Amino acid sequence: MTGEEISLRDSLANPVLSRFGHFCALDDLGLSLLAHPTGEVQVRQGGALTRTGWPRAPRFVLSGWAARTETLPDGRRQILAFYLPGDSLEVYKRAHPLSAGQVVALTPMVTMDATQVEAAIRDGFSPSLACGMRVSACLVEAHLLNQTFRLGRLTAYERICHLFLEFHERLSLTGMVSGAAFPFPLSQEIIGEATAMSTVHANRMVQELRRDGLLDFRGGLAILPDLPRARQACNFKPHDPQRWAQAAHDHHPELDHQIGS
Amino acid sequence: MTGEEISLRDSLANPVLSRFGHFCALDDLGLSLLAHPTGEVQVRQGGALTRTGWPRAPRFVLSGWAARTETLPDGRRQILAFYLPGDSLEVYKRAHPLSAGQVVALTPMVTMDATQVEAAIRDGFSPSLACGMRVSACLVEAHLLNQTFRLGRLTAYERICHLFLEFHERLSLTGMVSGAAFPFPLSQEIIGEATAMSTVHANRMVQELRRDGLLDFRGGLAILPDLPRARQACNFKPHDPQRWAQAAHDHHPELDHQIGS
DNA sequence: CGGCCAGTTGACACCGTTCAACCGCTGTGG
DNA sequence: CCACAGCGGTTGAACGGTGTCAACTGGCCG
Repeated sequence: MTGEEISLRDSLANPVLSRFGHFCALDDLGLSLLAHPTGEVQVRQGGALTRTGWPRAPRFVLSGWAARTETLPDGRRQILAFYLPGDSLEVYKRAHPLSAGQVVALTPMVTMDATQVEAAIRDGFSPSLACGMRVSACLVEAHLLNQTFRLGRLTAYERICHLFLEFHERLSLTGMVSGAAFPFPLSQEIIGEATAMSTVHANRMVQELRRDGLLDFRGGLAILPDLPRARQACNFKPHDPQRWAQAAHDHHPELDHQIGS
Repeated sequence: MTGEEISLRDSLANPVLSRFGHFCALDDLGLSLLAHPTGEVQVRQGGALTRTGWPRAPRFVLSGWAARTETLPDGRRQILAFYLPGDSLEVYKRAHPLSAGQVVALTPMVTMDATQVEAAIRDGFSPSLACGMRVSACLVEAHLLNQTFRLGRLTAYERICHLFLEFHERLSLTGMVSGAAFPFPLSQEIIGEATAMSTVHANRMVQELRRDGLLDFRGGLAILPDLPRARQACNFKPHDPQRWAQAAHDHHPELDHQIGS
């Protein structure tokens, strides 16, 4: 069985494999580690994926959505970041910030163990995994900054539009987007907690976006009928991971065989 | 000359050395690389520290303040993150996100080259530098999440208070805090761009904080007269890097000699 | 049938923006 | 020495985006 066959067969079912395929050309070790998930664990909706002050083993998300949340004593809750299929948790981050909230499952989830992947990167056994992980980390940081930008300088209308464009971009990497549509399992209340507005106002903005033909979601499915117009409406700048990887290689090829912070 | 003598003598003048000293016990190589800055470069106020799409060499900030900013076509500008003395720029992040804005100097700055530090970590020559860099990266991420939390779920009053407590915490690592006071070279306009409010409103909130005896700043100096009360007023959770480093070591000692993403 | 949850709508209050004017200091040039 | 410009900070008034509260709808499921 060739690597390509593995990739073609499993990529639809394995978001991690699909995601890394966008970041690097996987070598045999990388391919076999990602294509055959081990240590699969199911997490029920509302369950915690981290314990504060108690580092867990590194994992990849195979299915389901999670969020890093911070809650105030008076009940205010903010979603700081989302974890979608294909994303990593705690990989090389096990001295994690105690105050950065906790990660909770927003839907039922399945995760896989990433201990061997982390070890293969650390010990230099898979340069391609290392390269992919580095690009992945940059993309994660870009999406963290996206969230800050949204909350800081976009209107409520723009924030929701921008957030859904980010979902679209991230799910595209996992092969979960077909045309303008992708599975979307979250409620408007969650949208409100992520975009820092009340549920009522989130609802009004969603309706407005529907009226403008930029966004629709219902029944677990989201649709972005006009990506270019949506991007323009909220100043969304799409990312191109392949171009990053290439640029990084052109300027600093010595990093290709290493993993960095 | 012993390592301790170097540390004592230079830590006041060298924020990088002081910062790493809080994260790990530096070995000789680490100590000598940090204590004797090379490739110092001055940047004038308003100058750029990154060029979009063109990765630069890794650097540490020796003096001055910078910010990562994102600007919209209509002129709205948001500060996404601050870079203070002791912070690193582009270390292991050279496949950097193209859309994450640009880093500009808010004051005149001096930076030092970090190429050798990065190389020493990559090649495994300085376990303590690697450990320190990993803790540092976690703290950077924590402060990114801090900013998201501020913009999302705090009131204008709380946002400013929270931001100054973060400044205090970060500058404490560099030995630039004396008692309740630390040097603060930014205008209220910059505060507004960081906390997502108009200059006028930033001014009103600062006055209110002054009246409440929580914060004062003028003439390039900021004072937080009552840290505990300020922390309570905005739900600020202080970080303890030493405890992180210890916790990470306790649970995953195998990481101590490596650098991770 | 009845309860529950997500979504929807309307009325009203309030936080924060906007615009405009003014203050006080500093540096500069006549 | 004074005039003046420029910048950061301060103040007031009016506007508007968003939160809050409350009620209601419709679908799903026991």
